[in-house]
Amino acid sequence: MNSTNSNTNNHSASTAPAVLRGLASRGYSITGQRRCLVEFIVSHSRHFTAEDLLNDLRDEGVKVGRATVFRTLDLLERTGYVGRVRDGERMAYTACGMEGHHHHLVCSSCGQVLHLEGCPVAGMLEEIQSRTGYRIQHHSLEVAGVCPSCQR
Amino acid sequence: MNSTNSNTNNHSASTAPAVLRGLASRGYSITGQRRCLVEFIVSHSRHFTAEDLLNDLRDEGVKVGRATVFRTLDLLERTGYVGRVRDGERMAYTACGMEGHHHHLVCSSCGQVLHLEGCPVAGMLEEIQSRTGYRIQHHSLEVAGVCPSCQR
DNA sequence: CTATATGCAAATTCTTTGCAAATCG
DNA sequence: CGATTTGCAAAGAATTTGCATATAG
Repeated sequence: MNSTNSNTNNHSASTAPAVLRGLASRGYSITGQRRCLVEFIVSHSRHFTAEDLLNDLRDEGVKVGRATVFRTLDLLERTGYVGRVRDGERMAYTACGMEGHHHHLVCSSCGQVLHLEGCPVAGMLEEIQSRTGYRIQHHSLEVAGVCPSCQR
Repeated sequence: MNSTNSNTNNHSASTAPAVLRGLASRGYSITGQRRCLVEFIVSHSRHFTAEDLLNDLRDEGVKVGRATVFRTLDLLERTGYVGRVRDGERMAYTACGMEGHHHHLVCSSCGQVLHLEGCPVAGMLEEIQSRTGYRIQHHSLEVAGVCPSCQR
């Protein structure tokens, strides 16, 4: 599924080599499993659970343990390469590029994730901060809908 | 609503009797446990987990089982009286009034929840909808920060 | 060669469920 | 009273951990 939309993209924001380089530069080893996990993650536009990832990798013939999947997802989340999205009952992961702040539009039918560039609430947060006295740290915006192909 | 702030409030948006009436009108029984749970929830401005709720109620001397807490939270979520917020690792609940759509500002230090009235992204969603072809269903915006008293 | 990462299986944590007893209306 | 709700304890998910082995650098 390739979109050529102006300021929306459903490509992963980073390539696998870029993510791997990023991990390496922070001192993490690039193991076979991490390579496979990262390649899988950046090439899939739908969100997934740890279990999905484990099963799909094993179906592809990758030899990997459950603990490694959890540990790697945790690592990738801490380093900012994946984020979590809540889709109804499921708590799933999705690739997030390193290009910083953005939001997600998730198809509630197929799980496709569109990364929305730009932040529509930045201005509002300024205002909230000065009005409430809270020191704003971060925020998340998740939008759920039905993608064009699932509407058919 | 007796909020002293212009468009932010940290009161629960409903009173316990109102919530109980709402449940009754939908055909649910008003049991002692539900009454206590609802009273507790609407009178607390911080978010909480099921476990927190169970422990706090038991500390108060309320006789309630764990299953009832989960079942009641589920009921209140389905009926729109509580919502879930993710605060870092914790997945917590917070009281939500029946006044419909709003967002949360959560203190990452003490868990205090401010309910933000109005929706800063409504316009943007229209635009996304027409540009992407997604049929937007719902969205959630969560803002995390440090409340004034935790800053001290 | 040494530190890091992995796999397994057991341990934890969180949540749900079956069913008899209690309670609401 | 009859239907709904509750509590318990057991079952089920989801995730984490300990430790011996394998691998990256």
